Amino acid sequence: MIRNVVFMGTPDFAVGTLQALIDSPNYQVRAVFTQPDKAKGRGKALQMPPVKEVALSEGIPVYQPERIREPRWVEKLRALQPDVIVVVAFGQIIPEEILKLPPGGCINVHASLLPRYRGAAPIQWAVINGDRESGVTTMRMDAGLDTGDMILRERMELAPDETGGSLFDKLSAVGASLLIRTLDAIGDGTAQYERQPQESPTPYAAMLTKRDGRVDWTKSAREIERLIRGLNPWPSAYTTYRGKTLKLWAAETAPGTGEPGTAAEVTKTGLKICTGDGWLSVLELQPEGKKRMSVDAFLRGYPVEPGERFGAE
RNA sequence: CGCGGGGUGGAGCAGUCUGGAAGCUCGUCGGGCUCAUAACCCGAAGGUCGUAGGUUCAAAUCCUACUCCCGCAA
Repeated sequence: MIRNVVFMGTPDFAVGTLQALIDSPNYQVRAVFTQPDKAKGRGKALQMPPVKEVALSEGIPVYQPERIREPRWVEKLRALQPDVIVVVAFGQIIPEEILKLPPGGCINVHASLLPRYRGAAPIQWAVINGDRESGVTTMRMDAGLDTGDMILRERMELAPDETGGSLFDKLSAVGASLLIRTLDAIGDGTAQYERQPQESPTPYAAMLTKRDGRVDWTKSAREIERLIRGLNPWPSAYTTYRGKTLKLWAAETAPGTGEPGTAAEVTKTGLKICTGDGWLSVLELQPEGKKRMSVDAFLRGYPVEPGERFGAE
């Protein structure tokens, strides 16, 4: 019987799962562990993780260890006597001591079809790589990184215009219901644990940084277009124009050749830029310090010359 | 007090340093031309220049406070 749950998670992706647990009559969230508040945004105001906000509004005790591995936190967890610990994008490595603590184990919700895309940013990488499908996997965590035995998986097709953000929302919702079903299965003893292959078919899905968004114009238009979608809304793909950052929010590919990074064709309503393979027709962008705008709006105030270079620094 | 850019007709921008008739590229509306067009021609409407106060004969422009938007950093 599974009833007492401790939840560990931090960003938006974890909120749906936490909420589902709270709303479920069968489970009791005894405590929430999340990352410490951090100075974020302009003016470096201290901001609490999304999961904490929800927990507080639900009156659930919140703990924010700098390092969960410290003995006092392990003791704290022991005292809470959880039947199971649910971990969703927590942001810290959980030591083996804790993994073995609850009878039901530590159950993780991962936003990919494991063993694909182990790591911190599986959603975006699936879009960037042009995958046709993705999904969510629940697993019983082991000492490795996203290598635990799989319990349930749910797959879903990617839309042609899928963005990191849109897939994020979908998988977040899928993850929430999948976790409840997983706990139900563990509780009534019907859960089946499937071992993962040792090797992942994909590179490790490393955490994204701003730097990943810089467009390499020698790549193909196809790849760049996928990068733009995958990194929308964060950290966003960007290039530079006349010395300033220019974010790219939406684009499509077009046939054509030319020196990569230069403006190929400029009309009143369209801007095509040469890449290593094909042209990239930019549809929506955002100059530094401005709001995002359609390409025709951009061209009214920023007259681009054919042949002008993007991404020159 | 983390660094920085910006708020000018419906959209995107210039003008601000060196105060002195509100401009550019579009859009909209009316008319014309064309087989046709993201085409072209003619005409028109539309702006308290973010807000409040100050300096001045005169403020979009200089000074002060406030407010909203955005980029970086974290």
